[in-house]
Amino acid sequence: MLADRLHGAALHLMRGIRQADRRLGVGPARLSALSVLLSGPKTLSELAEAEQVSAATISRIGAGLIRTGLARRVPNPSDGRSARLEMTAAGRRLISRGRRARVARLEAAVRQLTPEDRKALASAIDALERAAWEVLKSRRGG
Amino acid sequence: MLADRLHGAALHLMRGIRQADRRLGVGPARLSALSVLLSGPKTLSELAEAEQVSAATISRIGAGLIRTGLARRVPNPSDGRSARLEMTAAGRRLISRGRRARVARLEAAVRQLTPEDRKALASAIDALERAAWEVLKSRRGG
DNA sequence: GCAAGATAATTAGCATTGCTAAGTATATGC
DNA sequence: GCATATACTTAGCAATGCTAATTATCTTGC
Repeated sequence: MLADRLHGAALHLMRGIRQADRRLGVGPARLSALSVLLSGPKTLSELAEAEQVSAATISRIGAGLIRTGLARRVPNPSDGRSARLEMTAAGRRLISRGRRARVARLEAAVRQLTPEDRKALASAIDALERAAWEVLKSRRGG
Repeated sequence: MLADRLHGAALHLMRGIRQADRRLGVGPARLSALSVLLSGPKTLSELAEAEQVSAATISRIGAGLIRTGLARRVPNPSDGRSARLEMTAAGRRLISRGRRARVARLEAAVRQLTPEDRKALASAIDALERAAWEVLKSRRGG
């Protein structure tokens, strides 16, 4: 039952958050890929692995990010086949804006909870992150 | 920060789960709408509200469910404009199958956690569900 | 009872996002 | 240096989201 309830809660969370993201004018896939670039430039292969999508899909998402000026292409001197994507200043600004909106919405929601609920959430967040990671990791087997 | 981490965890959870759902051969939107019908027949308007999508989108999702035999149309005697969607036996079987796969994956992930993590998760699940609902509810304002 | 407006759903047209399959360019291994 | 592997791109399909415009039906006001 815990598993089922986790799923439902995650679904609702994402749906509410997606509503906030919509007004950024950038689709969810691009937004998510862009946020991966926060931790530094990444090859398309690395992005595809992080986002768990096919090479074809990440290629198009990358093309979209470049076309809209949110990322740029950086050639790899040691391998002419691959190139890395790097955030532009505009990309960084957009991610900041989106993050502020998301956090504002989530914090407003968390404020509606009782202090006990907040306490329970705070002490479970580490476990929740680890659980989420386990689910993601298990993709190939399950 | 809690807000941000909640978001990241929910994102990873959903991404992992979606991989499991893929092998059902039914897209996520249809799957989610179909699961709403578990609690009984619903008008398209009710479905749109539950799924937080436009009337146009739910109309097409409903058409897909009917075309693939997962739901059927039930006329409303008191209002000729509207009709309700009702799950078929095939729809119910599909949802059961998907749910089993999802739960299996999530339970496998939860088993990887330490007992302390599991305990923390279990005692936070109520709070998490309430938080998710608050986020979803806030859609119009934020 | 009938015209005017509201409401439920559909259709058309567009963009995004996912896939697989096929193609191109570059690296690597024998 | 030729065969194979790897990184990415392109093309084509389906699903999903939107807005705008249409259709059918219901409700209101007279």
